[in-house]
Amino acid sequence: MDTTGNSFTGSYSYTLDAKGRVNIPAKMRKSLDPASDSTFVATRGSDPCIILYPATVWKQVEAKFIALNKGKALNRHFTRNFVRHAEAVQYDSQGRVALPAGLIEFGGIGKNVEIVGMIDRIEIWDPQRLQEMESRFAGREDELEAIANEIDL
Amino acid sequence: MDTTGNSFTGSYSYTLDAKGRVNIPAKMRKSLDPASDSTFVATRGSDPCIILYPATVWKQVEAKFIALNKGKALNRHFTRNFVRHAEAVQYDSQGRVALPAGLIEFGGIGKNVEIVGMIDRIEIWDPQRLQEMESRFAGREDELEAIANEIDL
DNA sequence: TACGTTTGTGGGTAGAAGTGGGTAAATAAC
DNA sequence: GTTATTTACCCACTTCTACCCACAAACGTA
Repeated sequence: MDTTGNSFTGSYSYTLDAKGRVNIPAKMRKSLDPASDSTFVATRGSDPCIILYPATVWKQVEAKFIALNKGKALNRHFTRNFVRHAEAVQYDSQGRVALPAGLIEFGGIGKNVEIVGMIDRIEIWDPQRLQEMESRFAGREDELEAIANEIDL
Repeated sequence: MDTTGNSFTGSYSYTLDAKGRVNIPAKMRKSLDPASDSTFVATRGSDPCIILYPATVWKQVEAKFIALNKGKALNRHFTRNFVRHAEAVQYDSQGRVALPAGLIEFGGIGKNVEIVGMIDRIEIWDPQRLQEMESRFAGREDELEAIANEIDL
């Protein structure tokens, strides 16, 4: 999907402050394409976390929804349920974004967060949930190896 | 996979210093393509070691992950589990990279390291682990010969 | 063999990054 | 229109990282 040049990697353990702000790691800020103008669109992940799409990547996500036939009720529902939780956030001069309260709640986020690079997007996790997520896939290493084989990694 | 011109060979016994830095051997630095700008992406190997991909090679690795359909949970997990341990590192004017603490731990690295050229990537091993790894494949020389046959070496 | 250059190792510190908080400005509520 | 609440902007401090220096050992050349 991505042709915007973003390249987010790594995992950072930061804190959510009393004002609902979290720091975007400096390396990720440097990775963000200039056209996004320090701006992400924050929304719910398909997994129980918050996703930050760079503004430029979000344009591509939007295009996919636009291309969905909205005459079908299920498509409208899918679109509505994805887009209504989305909100643009811009990081300030200290590199922090203020996360919408609804997303903080959806992500089950307390004081500690794990910020995970996913190449063309960023995920913000409650550390405990991330660990549970990893545990859920334990025992499926052969399936993971099949994917590694498939993409010749 | 690689068409970036990198060509890392050899094995070097160096040290990891108190600040978590390790020297990239001079010959390997000379082998690194200029477009990588002295930068690798360090991440977990499939084997218990650290891998350094040249930045240019990492772009190709990324492209494979981007091409994976992220609508599937298993693909998301696969991507997350690979990419969240990855981090760009740039060697300084003395040729050293600072390795992320998480990777040092994953690789079981103490004071001594073995730096191994793997053509388009570099592996950083705890010497004892590398030895154990070699021992694991002892006795399978006929299988190795079959591979040599297959690629007409 | 002698000497100059390059390489690997150890360490100090200036500058960058993350965290916590105050308040002016903008927005919402009455 | 006024008041209350929220958001955006700014500051200060602590910790971590990037940059620089020095030196010994190894290597290459005359």
